[in-house]
Amino acid sequence: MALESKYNAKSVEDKWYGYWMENDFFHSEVDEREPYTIVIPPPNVTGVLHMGHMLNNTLQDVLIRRARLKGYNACWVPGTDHASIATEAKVVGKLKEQGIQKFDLTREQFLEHAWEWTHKHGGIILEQLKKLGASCDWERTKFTMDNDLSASVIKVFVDLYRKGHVYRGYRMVNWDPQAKTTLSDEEVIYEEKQGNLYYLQYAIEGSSEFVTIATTRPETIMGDTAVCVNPHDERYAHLKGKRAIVPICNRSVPIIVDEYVTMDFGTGCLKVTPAHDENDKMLGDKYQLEVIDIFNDDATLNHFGMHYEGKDRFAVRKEIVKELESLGVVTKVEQHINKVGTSERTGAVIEPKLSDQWFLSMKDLAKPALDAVLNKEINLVPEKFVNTYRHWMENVRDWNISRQLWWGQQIPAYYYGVAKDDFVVAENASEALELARSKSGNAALLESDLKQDPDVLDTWFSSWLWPISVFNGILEPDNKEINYYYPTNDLVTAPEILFFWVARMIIAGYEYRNEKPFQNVYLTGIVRDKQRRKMSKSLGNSPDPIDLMEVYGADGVRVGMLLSSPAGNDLMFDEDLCKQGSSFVTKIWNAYRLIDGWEISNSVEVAESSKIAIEWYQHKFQKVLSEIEDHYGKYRISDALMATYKLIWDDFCSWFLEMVKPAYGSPIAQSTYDAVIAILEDNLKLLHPFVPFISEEIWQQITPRSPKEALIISTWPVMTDFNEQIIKEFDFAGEVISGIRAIRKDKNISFKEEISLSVMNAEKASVDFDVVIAKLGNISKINYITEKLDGALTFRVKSNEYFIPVGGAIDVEAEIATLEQELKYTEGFLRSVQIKLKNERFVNSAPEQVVAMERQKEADALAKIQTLKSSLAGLK
RNA sequence: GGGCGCUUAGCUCAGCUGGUUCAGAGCACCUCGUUUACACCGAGGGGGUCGGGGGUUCGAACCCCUCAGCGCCCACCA
Repeated sequence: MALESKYNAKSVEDKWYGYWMENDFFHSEVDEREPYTIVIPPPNVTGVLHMGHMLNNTLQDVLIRRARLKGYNACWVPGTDHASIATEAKVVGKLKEQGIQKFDLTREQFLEHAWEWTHKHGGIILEQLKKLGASCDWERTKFTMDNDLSASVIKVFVDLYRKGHVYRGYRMVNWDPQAKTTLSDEEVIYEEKQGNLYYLQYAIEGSSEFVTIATTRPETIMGDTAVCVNPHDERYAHLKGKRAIVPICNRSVPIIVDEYVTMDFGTGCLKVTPAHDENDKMLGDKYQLEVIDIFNDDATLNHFGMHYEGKDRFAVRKEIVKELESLGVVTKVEQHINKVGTSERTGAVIEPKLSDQWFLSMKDLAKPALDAVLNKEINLVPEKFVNTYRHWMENVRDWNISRQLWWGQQIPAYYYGVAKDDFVVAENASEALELARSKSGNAALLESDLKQDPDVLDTWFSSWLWPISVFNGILEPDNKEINYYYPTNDLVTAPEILFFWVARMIIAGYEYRNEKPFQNVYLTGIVRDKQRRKMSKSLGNSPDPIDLMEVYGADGVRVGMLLSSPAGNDLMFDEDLCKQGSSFVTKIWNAYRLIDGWEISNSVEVAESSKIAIEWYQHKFQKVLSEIEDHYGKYRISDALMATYKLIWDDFCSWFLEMVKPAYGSPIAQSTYDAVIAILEDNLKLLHPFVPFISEEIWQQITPRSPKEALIISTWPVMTDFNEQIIKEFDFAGEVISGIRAIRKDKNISFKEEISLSVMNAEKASVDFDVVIAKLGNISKINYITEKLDGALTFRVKSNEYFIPVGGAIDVEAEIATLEQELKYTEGFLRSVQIKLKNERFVNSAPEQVVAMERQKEADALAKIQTLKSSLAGLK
């Protein structure tokens, strides 16, 4: 049956993905083979596939498919993350549309809604990954709130608490007033915003004097509990020990002195608001200042805000400035750019806020994780991220792990009294009760007397266990799966989450397995558009990967993504690359159509050109294979793809197939055909990680195969030695063919017209490429001559001179001009080489091979000049 | 403010510790071509004083200094 002339990506992709699934090829079980493991960076459970995922997961699939072909027990664990704040925000938003406020619901009711949402939207993204061909072991799909994973999180929390790494502290934290929760430092993004610096006069108590402070946040003045100047600032020396009056609320506050204040910023005089600024808090602690929190949880002002109570902080900023102006205390307003912290998830401006939170002390935990990267037990690719990593780990700060949310693992701390320390930490309520009874000395305590901490844990507090918990390595630390699959091999993720996730996984790995979680971390770039803008939903500049796959096919989009994505460099995505990808797929298809269309015969003799072609291609294939292996070894996936691309397109299609192609209407010898198929099969193996679908399709078209013989589980080509000489000689033959084609083109000689070729004083190559030259140049006969041929067009390759006799007159003038130009160029080249060689210092200090190479160049140039000169002499 | 990185053809990038290739690739571009897989093609071609300046060296895209531009990460200057 004839092949379809047009490749139908859609149906082929669905067919083979289904086939792979049916035959369980993605599934891995512990066995005697060496494992190769990747855990997916779990996307948000309710997320949809974007270009970043597309890049990321294509890379993982390439790695896992190649490992599978190389005979490893390849296991790619998929799953999703509950993304506590992001998901909760979505659920809250959805409820709001229905007119329901979160706090109208009980915790249980809310969680029901959240689970419903999760079940409805969760898994969409995993289905999308299947479209791109991701060969994940779907039977192992995990979710960070699966029972066992949540239990792992709780166990770890309790354990870290008992080891003294987790503590409860009253500290300045990042408050997201929209989500009404704290955030870790990593979840805060600083943005430069144009704001104002307001200069405000505070009266000096018991005098008619004023002192002027500068602030960007006039709305916080009701929280002021001091004014501070630098002790060396002579301007304010006389104010020491006096008090100032805060306008509007007319509070009397002390004027304190501290080195912290910069004299040349603003007025050199600072208002101190310990409740709403970390540095002010530091001053407050140092000088025992009163702490006045003026905000509600949603960043509206509370009763301390007096007549501004209930109004939002930004509205108050505008209004209070007006009031202050009317009081005549605003002396100046200047433009000022300041860094404003915003929430990574909600975008709300962060409010520094003092509160009781749970923290993980990081310093001790971080140490082994830092060393592992510095001594290359774990490789970061590209290496430049090692510096960034070190800097962060050396300055790591304690991690705020509690969130005032409901969606997540509830903190297993149980309060039994009103005092600060009246709590216990335990894995479950009954254990907690026991502990509480003994800690309080009150044996009459009941379970109903215990109140569990309402907060949940930061999402990353579950994801940091991912490489361990997906194999149940926390609850059962000695199970055979974790012992087999862990440590995993490669992690492919975005540099943005190097600290959020990667660093913390390494920390958890050493703490809970005493071993690294992965060998290599491949950090991808950020996908940007042509204008270098980050692709984002809000900009609307991100194409939907699913749409792209509809148009270009999954294979095409995979190639498109990988064509320009060196590790760690941002990727300027351009849809044209997908077009290039799908062209490549079509090219492969057409090459197969050609082969498939040949008539095979047992009685026909093997063409000499085919023998040579097969021998040459085997060497060339090996050479490229060694390059490809080298690229993979360095995680240069796009280079590995490009090497494969050129091997297939140029060497296989343009050269090899043209050489073995039988004459029109003639059959091909059976043995030649078999060799071509063997070569094609090796090509398909190299192609498979990049274009899994079409490679499997052709593999299965070649001959009927049993499931055991599927390409996806076949074997990667074995590297062998290759003969560089043959490859070089073929390149030479290629140049001769190009010379012939150039003359044909120049003189308008149709390719159909057979011509003859003579070569003067040529040395025979070790492989006789003449038949190839004859076939691809449509040459009737190649003559070896010792005298130059008159009435012929000429060209030169190295020092060989070639003649093509043509009917009709030769444009002697043009020939002379060409030759003279070539001569001039070669002489110039010779001169530069000779200057080098005459330089004693060069000859003495340069390595031997370099000098030898220069001498070779000199000899070649001299020979070529000789040839050119004699040709010119003949023409003149 | 501190740290890291980048600047090579129109575009996206290679170019490993200075010397096999008088600077490479893919795409784009130009010319020609319906040769029996493929115009998602074939053949051929143009295009770069390697960001500017200085230095070290027999020799520099590569090392050093400096200037300019860009990007990223970290950081409590109101």
